[in-house]
Amino acid sequence: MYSKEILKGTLKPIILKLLQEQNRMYGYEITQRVKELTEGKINITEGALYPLLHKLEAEGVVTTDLENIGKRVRKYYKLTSDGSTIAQDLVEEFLDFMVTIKHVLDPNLKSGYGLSK
Amino acid sequence: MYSKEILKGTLKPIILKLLQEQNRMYGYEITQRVKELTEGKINITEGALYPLLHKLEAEGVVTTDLENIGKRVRKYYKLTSDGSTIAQDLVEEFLDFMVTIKHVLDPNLKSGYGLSK
DNA sequence: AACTATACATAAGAAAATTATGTATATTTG
DNA sequence: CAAATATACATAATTTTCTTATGTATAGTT
Repeated sequence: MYSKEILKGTLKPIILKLLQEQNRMYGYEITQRVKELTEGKINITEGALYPLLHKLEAEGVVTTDLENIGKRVRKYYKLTSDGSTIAQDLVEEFLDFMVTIKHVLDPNLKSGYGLSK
Repeated sequence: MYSKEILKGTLKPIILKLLQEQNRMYGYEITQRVKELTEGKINITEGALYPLLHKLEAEGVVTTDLENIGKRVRKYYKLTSDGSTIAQDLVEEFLDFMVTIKHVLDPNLKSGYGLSK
């Protein structure tokens, strides 16, 4: 696990990226998928996840539908068509940002392809 | 310029990395250096920078000394030896984190060296 | 039967940034 | 040479985003 402050600002791109790929996901599923993909290095907390999902719904980025699993209810989220554009843009911006910040934190790797300079 | 929320959590690693390289820098210099290195894509705001520098000083990560430039005063910051270790660790952690999050946002680039899989 | 996992939700508080404002000197430009 | 911009610090109010804690309830495992 990383120190807390390092995760800041990454939750939204992560969620939108996963929804882009999977089309339809519920909250708990998102937490598990991220844990899988990062080998346990990133654990999304519920207190961060659910409020953000609610906000994204309020903003029209995602829509929800409920599904009954036995006596429990799952809330599935999927991107709206607006949300799809927003997701694409934000993920792109984030990846671009990571290249940019590498120029500061790791200036030897100019292009990301090694010793090309 | 990136959307505001994307910069979150990156300021501290940036500052510590620069201090690691330059040994001694003042606040305004840091903002300009980051602008240079990122071709204007990252602009550190003063309201974020100065309070963080003050906090780092209070924590013993950096020390300061004042220098008179004409009638103006510059406040130079440098890493303490503790700060040096902290800087190293945080920058490493951040770079590791970026690799991890790429597994989520850009799963085709497993290793960062292209089509190695 | 007790513990862990699944599945949602919210509330209080902390942390980190934005935005706005303030002060003052130095340099450039029209 | 006056005005605008750049240099250089600082802080306060507010917002955003996350942590930590708590709550409820069903399902599966030991």
